Amino acid sequence: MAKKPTVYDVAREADVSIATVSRALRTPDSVRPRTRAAISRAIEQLGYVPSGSAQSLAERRTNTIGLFLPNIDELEHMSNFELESRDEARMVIDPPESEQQRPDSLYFDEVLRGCELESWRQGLSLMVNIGFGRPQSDVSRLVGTMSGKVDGLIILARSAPKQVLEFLHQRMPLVMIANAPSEHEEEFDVVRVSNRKGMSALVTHLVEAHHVSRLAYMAGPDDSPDNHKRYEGFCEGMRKKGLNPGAAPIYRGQFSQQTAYAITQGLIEQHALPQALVCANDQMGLGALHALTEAQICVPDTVIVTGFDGIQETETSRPRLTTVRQPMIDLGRAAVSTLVRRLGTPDGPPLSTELPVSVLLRESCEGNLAARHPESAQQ
Amino acid sequence: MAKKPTVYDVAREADVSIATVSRALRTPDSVRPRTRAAISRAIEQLGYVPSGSAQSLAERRTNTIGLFLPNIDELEHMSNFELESRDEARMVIDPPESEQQRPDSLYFDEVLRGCELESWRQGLSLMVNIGFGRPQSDVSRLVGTMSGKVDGLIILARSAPKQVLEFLHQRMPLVMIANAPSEHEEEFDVVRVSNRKGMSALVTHLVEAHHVSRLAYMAGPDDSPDNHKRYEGFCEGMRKKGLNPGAAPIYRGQFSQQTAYAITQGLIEQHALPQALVCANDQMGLGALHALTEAQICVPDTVIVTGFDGIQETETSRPRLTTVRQPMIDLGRAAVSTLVRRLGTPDGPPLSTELPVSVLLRESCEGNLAARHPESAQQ
DNA sequence: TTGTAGGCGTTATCAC
DNA sequence: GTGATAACGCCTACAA
Repeated sequence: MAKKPTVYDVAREADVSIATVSRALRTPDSVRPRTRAAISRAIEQLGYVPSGSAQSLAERRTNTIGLFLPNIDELEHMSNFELESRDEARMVIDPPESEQQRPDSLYFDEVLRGCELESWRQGLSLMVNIGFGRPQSDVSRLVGTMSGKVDGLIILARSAPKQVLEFLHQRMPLVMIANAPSEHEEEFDVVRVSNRKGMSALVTHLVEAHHVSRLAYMAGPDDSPDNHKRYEGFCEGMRKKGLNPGAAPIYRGQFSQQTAYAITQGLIEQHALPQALVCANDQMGLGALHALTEAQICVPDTVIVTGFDGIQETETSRPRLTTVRQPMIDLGRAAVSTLVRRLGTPDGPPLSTELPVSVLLRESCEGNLAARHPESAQQ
Repeated sequence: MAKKPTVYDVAREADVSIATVSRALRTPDSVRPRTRAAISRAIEQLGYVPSGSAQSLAERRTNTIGLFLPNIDELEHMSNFELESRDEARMVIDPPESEQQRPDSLYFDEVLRGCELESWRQGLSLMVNIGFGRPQSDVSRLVGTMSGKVDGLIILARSAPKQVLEFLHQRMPLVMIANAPSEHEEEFDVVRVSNRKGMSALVTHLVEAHHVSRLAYMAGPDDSPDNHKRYEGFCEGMRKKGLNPGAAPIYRGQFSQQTAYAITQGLIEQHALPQALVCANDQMGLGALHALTEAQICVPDTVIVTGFDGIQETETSRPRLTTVRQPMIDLGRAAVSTLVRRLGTPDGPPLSTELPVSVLLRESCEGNLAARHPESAQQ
């Protein structure tokens, strides 16, 4: 790896001053074509690339934004890692998992892609950090590691403790991506998704198009704002159609397949199934689906099941799960847009954007779609 | 956002010189406790954070590494994005997809997490860039955007055209993450996974434990090195058990559920099913599974089906798909480790690491595992 | 133990 | 148009 050439090298090679080199790069029109050509040649020849650090220092900004993703449990219990080549494949008898795995991994991935896409379009670099399951003491290290290198931060809800957010917010612009409105609404710029409206639209559709009146809500954890908003939407949808949401039973599914599966089994045994089982997330929808399928109960003819989020598995389950898809990629893009806008006007009022969700009507509520759209019938 | 304080501000506040401030931060032991305390106080009070750019410039390194992920088609056809709040949920009748969606999205996600985890442990920042579906002209912009800001790069196979790799490689250390050995093996540092051994172990197991002799291979695209290596493993496994791999039929499944589904349907109609259908990836395994399940053909009693990769859906299919799991997180970690080592010894010979895979034996070949492991029977 | 001063590679403001 | 030259914020010999 040869030592990296600098402007000085280029200047010497092209027989001009460093100022001219810099100009040729940033404002090409302000330099005579002949000299410009000479400089280009020199750059090409030396393989010169400007030093980002020096540029950032001089420009007083890094043109880089930071993205915080939440940690996932899996990583916390990760052993130390040693570089070594082992030589065989391991054989593992792999019993059914009892634990829910990387539950919203896909979200992060899509948000990341959205952020990267938009960053790229804006000519910015993206620095990523997986938040804290890490000890609190690491906060300071984080600050040193990351916050000195970016112009602003995008933070997925729950990736960092509040105290850290506030510290960071003092130093630089900060955009939150929150599924549900947060208490920080007044404080930070926020991008979020309309959980309530999505669930409301879904429930309205169920009542309207499928004439169900006995609905049940399979809830997530009590402390989840998402769950709350979705329940609100559930109630709103029912009310809108003249039904009494108070009459609809609520089951506590903890956002996991397992609990939903167990609960649904219970309902089956007690012949207590509703006409539509509205789940607060996809995991639970899938769990319910499995229980019903195993019991040979027809979905959607006997019971309609719906989820929320739009994870990949809802596409591959049989029947495919009706769900409400969150526009994760757009969330990322919106966050970057917001941050860029904020960087332009550091002192404006908080920016808040709510993105619409898409209710995806599929077989778990509509019946055979392939038959209805023969041209797109696959599999 | 107040103007950011610098060492000078801290120095003045603590009534010392900037050199002492710097020392207090980097080599605390070399400064008297009293002064150190004063400096800490000043830092705290001013909310000082060192400028990453300035540090990098002075230290002559950024302590940042870059990660290139491959693009996914979805993003290429992405419309321009405008920040706006729309107010309703969209209702979409969502027919079965004909296109394979974000096929290996999960991999990238996990590799990313591995990279981030290890970067963090090493005190490095991670900058990510989603490679090129982008026009070739953007290469130059990429270089300006990213390569000036990092000490080295980690590149997932196929995220950038060869020409770009070579350009980048001239400027800085570069580690490839490749599933299969690549032609760059001699040139770059590489981290990869033992496709061949994994498949070989799987096939050996099938023959040994399940006494199958009529196997078939469902292949991926011809131009996929992964596919080749896996086929090699398939042959090796058969040979090892005294079977003639040449006798095993090969079907071209193109790595997609749809083609595998169609092919399997064909086999069913022609009563040409093998005893074990060994697929080159999970998507195809799942497609085959769907076709068989729909035809009421029992897996694994009548036909064994296996996949490769270990994507999430293999956990939720019924029966769950036996597969070979790639250690994606460790790939990421190994890549960072390798890069760090390389940064330490710029001129050593190419580093090459092969990580072992895990053969996950599940219901699609073993039958009822829950029955065999009652303690872990869930769902 | 602490301070002084030169350098890191750019950008940008002046003159020329 | 082009060329000196002073920032930019930090690190690190070298001196004291």
